[in-house]
Formats: sequence, structure tokens, C-alpha cells
Amino acid sequence: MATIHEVAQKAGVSAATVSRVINNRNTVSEKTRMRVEQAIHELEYEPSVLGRNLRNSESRLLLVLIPSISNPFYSEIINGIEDTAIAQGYNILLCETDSNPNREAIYFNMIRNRLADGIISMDPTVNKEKLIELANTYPIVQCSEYEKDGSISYVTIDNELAAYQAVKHLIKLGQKKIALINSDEKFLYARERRQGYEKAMREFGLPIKSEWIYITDQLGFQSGQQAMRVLLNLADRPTAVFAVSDILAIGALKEININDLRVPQDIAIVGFDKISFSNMTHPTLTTVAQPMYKMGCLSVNMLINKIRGKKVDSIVMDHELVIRQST
Amino acid sequence: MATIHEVAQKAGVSAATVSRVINNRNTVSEKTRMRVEQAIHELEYEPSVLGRNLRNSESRLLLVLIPSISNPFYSEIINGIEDTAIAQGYNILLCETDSNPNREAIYFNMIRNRLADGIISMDPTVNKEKLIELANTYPIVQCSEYEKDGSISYVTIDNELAAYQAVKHLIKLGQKKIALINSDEKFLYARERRQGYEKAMREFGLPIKSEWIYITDQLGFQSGQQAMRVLLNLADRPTAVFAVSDILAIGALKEININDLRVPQDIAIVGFDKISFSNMTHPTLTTVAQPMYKMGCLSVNMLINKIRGKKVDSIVMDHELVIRQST
DNA sequence: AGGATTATTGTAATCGTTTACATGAATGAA
DNA sequence: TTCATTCATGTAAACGATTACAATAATCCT
Repeated sequence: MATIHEVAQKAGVSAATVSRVINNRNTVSEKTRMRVEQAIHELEYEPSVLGRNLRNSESRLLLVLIPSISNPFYSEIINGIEDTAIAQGYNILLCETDSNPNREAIYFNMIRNRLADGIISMDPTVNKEKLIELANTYPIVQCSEYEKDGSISYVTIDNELAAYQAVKHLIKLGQKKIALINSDEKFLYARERRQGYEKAMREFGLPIKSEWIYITDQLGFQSGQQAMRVLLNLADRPTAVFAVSDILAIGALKEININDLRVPQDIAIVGFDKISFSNMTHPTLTTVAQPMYKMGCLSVNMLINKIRGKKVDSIVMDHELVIRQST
Repeated sequence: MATIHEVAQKAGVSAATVSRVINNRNTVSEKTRMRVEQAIHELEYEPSVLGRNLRNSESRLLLVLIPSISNPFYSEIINGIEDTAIAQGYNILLCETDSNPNREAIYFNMIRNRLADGIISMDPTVNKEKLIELANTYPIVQCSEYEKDGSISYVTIDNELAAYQAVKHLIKLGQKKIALINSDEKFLYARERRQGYEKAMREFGLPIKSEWIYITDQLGFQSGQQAMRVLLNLADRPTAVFAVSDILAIGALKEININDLRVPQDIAIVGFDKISFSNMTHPTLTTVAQPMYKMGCLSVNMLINKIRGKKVDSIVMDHELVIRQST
């Protein structure tokens, strides 16, 4: 790979001039610009990102923090992030934390090292204190999961409202015994969705029985399946389920199928996220769609604005209840 | 963030000595080593990767090329890659090409720029000529999909054998009319799995009807569903299906369910990959398991050896047929 | 023409490391 | 004691870019 000096030599100018051509500084005459561009072309020169970064202390790399790459919920958001980032000349580094503080520390150090210019955190398991502290010094935005105190800008949806509407949908269909399969309530989204659930139940005068609320400690299919197993064994068995993620809902559905119960006749079920697999289950899953791709795009724009020192406002996006066969 | 010079000053030595301490050069006296380590600790110093990279022209970053992050097949491999890479002091940059040559070009340039030290390609849609050319100069390994000419080291499984065994399993169950849902045969794995299918059919004297072989142009659920729709409409309808990926098999299963046919009684089905969903379908899917995590680990080790200039040999791993309810 | 502007280009310092080489101190041998 | 050898450390150049500043060339105005 040619260096800037070789280009300079070939074009008969100094490295400084070549640099000016590359960066579109206006102070280069048309004649030399042509010569330089010719030389760049002939040598197939590409500026070394390393050299540039060192000097500018910018890397044009964005960190995206997710707990696990296996969770399809993130895929679509990441698509949005990637498309937008590349369009703006940034690359993204996907950081799977596996909810492991050591990994998290590695990635946090990358930004301190100026190896990355900013962070988009989608990790609900992130160390909040550390993240907030880091956000004082470095550009950080949150997507989906966020801090309520507003110390970090975010893109999200109204989780409470979405959950409220999902449960209301079940109620309108005549359901009265509605269970909730929630994830750990240390996550804000879990607390908010629970509130939406309770709000709808209360509004229609339905009982909120604690035995109908199952809290999973993990996020996989198995957890949903396990939750449903417990719910089905109750003396007063619920006739509908609202699960806070499609993954959990699909696990629950599996357990219902195993027990030869019919969906939605015996048990209706609503998920959350509209992952692609939710349309492949039998029956297909009613779910809450988040504008995932769009959320990814907006997060990147927000982050880049922050990097450039602009002030940014948090965004709450619209969601949509997608009614399919499971209700 | 402190620099090496600040550490040097605090410890009362030169930057060179600090550098030697950091890199475990043996020529530092115990006394000064202690002083330097103390200073590093007090200043919470972390070496700048940028400066180091520029000097060494190494980045300790590995590129992982995949067509799409949404495909769960890659998730588990990536887990293996990530764990191993981090353990060896490397980070990985997940590169989603979306089968887009422009994106591919961006990533290829990163390695030419020395922004990355090597590439693990898992992308069957990659431009083979460019990849092979690049592999002459830079460390590159392939995982799963590979080049038969042996110009690039790889980690893979015996696709033909795996397909052969999957189909043989169907035959042993008494199936005679076995269809194949394949992906585009420009991919080596597709050609190999087809050969395995044909080998088994031939060996047991079963007819290979071209109308029983459906080739999808995409890799999503919909393609599998579409394929099954066509197969079900045949006058001479197959009674079993071998799909070359779980995604396709799940789509096919969906279509079978829609038509109120029973699996496996009316139609048996075998997938490939053992993605996590394959255990959540109703019925659960018989499939071929690849040692995905392990493949990821081995790819990284292979690549790092290549980076260090060692000679490496390609590896063919063992697979396993996982028999579940769909057969 | 001569001085003042302005446009263009070059020089050299800088970013944070690593490392070949130089230097000086400590040690050992005679 | 004196010289050779070894050990520990420092000096300075490099990696490849960017950019403040200086220097020169071109242009304009009176």
C-alpha cells in the first residue's frame, strides 16, 4: 500500500498538498489537484486510517453494545445502524457483552483509548453507573433500553403504552384471566411493560393475581416454556398470556402445543418485538412491532451529532400492535 | 487518559523503559519495573492502541465476513470466534456484507490499510477471485463455506456425507419419495449437499425426480414456505423433505401446517444447522448439527497462527444427525 | 513600477508508541 | 588496579497522516 509520501513524490508536490487534496481543502489549485488525483489513482493509494486516527484522535468507529448476538430482536436494529453508519463514513464494531463485566470493560476502554468515537448501548445488563460516568466524557446514546434520569440521550418506544394496548386487545376479545410473562424487573422495559399490563387490568376491573405473573431469569425460549409450564399447572389457569418478548411467547406457545391445547381457543397469546420467526409459528403470533430498523438509523444519527458536538434530544418512537392468529 | 510519557515522568524513567515494562522485555531491573508498574497503576494508564498499531502496523482486530447478521446459523459460530479472539487479545469486527460488493470492498480495504490483521470469511456470496487474491498477501481463513482449490485454509464439515446420512435416515424410515429443498448451487455447500442427497437416493435405488428438487433463490423462511407450496401441489407429491437449512425447513414446516398435514405421518422433514429455533417448532425438527462454536474457535486459532506466519492445515470437523419429532 | 493582498505550496511539529543504537554503570577476570 | 564484558537505561528515529505557520508566487491597485 502506497503512503502519502509516495503519492507526493509521484505528483511532484509535498505530502501536505496531497493531504489537502484528500480532505478537500479549498486551497489547492486546479492544476495540482489534477496531478495529485492522477497519482493517487495510479498508485491505488488509500489513506491509512491508523495514521489519520492517531493525528486526529478519531477512528470513525462506533461501538454497539448488545448482550447477545443470538437474540434476533437486535438484528433488525443493527441493520439500521449499519446502513446509516456506513452511509456517513463510520464503521461499527458489534460488541457482545454476554452480560460479562470483563467484556464490557474491554469495550469501555476502547473508547477511552480513542479507538472508537462513540457508543450505542442496547444492553439492558450494562453497568449503569459506569455508562453514565463514561457518558460525561464521551458520546454515548442508548437504544431501546434507557436511563430514566435523562443523563444519556436515547431512542425508544413507549413500553407502558404498548403493553397496555396489547393487554387491552386481549380484554376486548373477552379475555379475563390474563397472565404476564415478564423478564427480570431490574430492566426498565420490564417494569414499564408490567405497568402497562396492570393499568389495562385495573382499568377494566380485572384481578391482578400474583400467581399469574411469572418472572423469568433468562431470555431464551426455555424460559418461556418453563413459565408456561408453571402457568398451566395453576388451579386457576389463565386463558390468555402476554409475554414481554416474542422469544418468551414462542417458548410458551411450544409448551401449549405440547399439552395439546389450542391457540387461541384455549389460550390466547401476545408477544413483543415482531421478530421474523414470530410469523413462522403455528399459529402465527400476535405481537407488538417496534420500528427497529428506524430506531437503529436514528440512534446513529443521534450519536454522530453528539460526536460533532451538537445537542441532541431523546426520541420516543411509535409502535404498532400486529394482530395475527394467536389471539 | 495518560500517555506513556506521563507514566515515564512519574516513574522517573524514559518512555522507552516504560514501553519495555509493558511489553515484558527482559532487560528491565526489578527495581525500576516496580516503580513503573506503580506509576502505571496510579495513572490508570492504558497503552493507546492507535500509537502502537501505527508503529507495529498491527491492529489486533479480526474481520468476520458474514452475509447477514439475521441468520441464526452464524450466531453460534460467532460466539466461538469472539470468545477465542478475546482470550488471545484480539477483537473482532463483524462485517455484514448483505451480499453487497461495495460493502465487501470497504472491508477488504480495511485489511489493506492494516486496520485489521486478518479475515475470517463465512460469506458464501463473497467475491471468490478477490478473496483469493487478497489471501496471497494477507492472512485469511474460511469457515463453513470454502474454496475447493485449497488456496485458502478453511474449517468446515463434510457436507456431502452429512446430507447423505440425513437422507439415508429418511430412507431407513421407509421413505421413498424424498424431495430436496436446496439453495442456489453457486454455493459449494449446496452442490455438496445435493451430491449427498443423490448418492443416498441412488444407493437405495430410489428415483431422483427433478420436480422433487426445488432450488430457492433466497435463504429466508419465505423461500422454504414457497418451496413447500410448490412441492405440495405436485401430482406425485413427495412424502419426505430434506432441506439444506433449518430456516428453509421451518418455512416448509409452516406451509405443511397451514395445509393441515401431519408431520411426520404425512410428510417427514429434515433440516440442517440445528439453530435454536429448530427445537421450538411443533413438531421439533430433525436436523444436522454442526459443531458451530468449535468451528468458530478453530477458525480464530488458525487465523492467528497465519498472522504469526505459521503454516496451517485445513480442518474438516465432525457433524451429527439429531433425530427429533419431524421424522 | 512598487507595495499590498491573496492564492498556493512547503516546512516542520505533532499524535503515542516501539526499537536500533548509544551510553554509562556495574561486574568479573587477570 | 585495569580492561573487557554484561546489564540497564536513555536518545532519537520511525510509523503515516494533519495542520499551524512560513515562504513564495501571482494578482491587484494606485
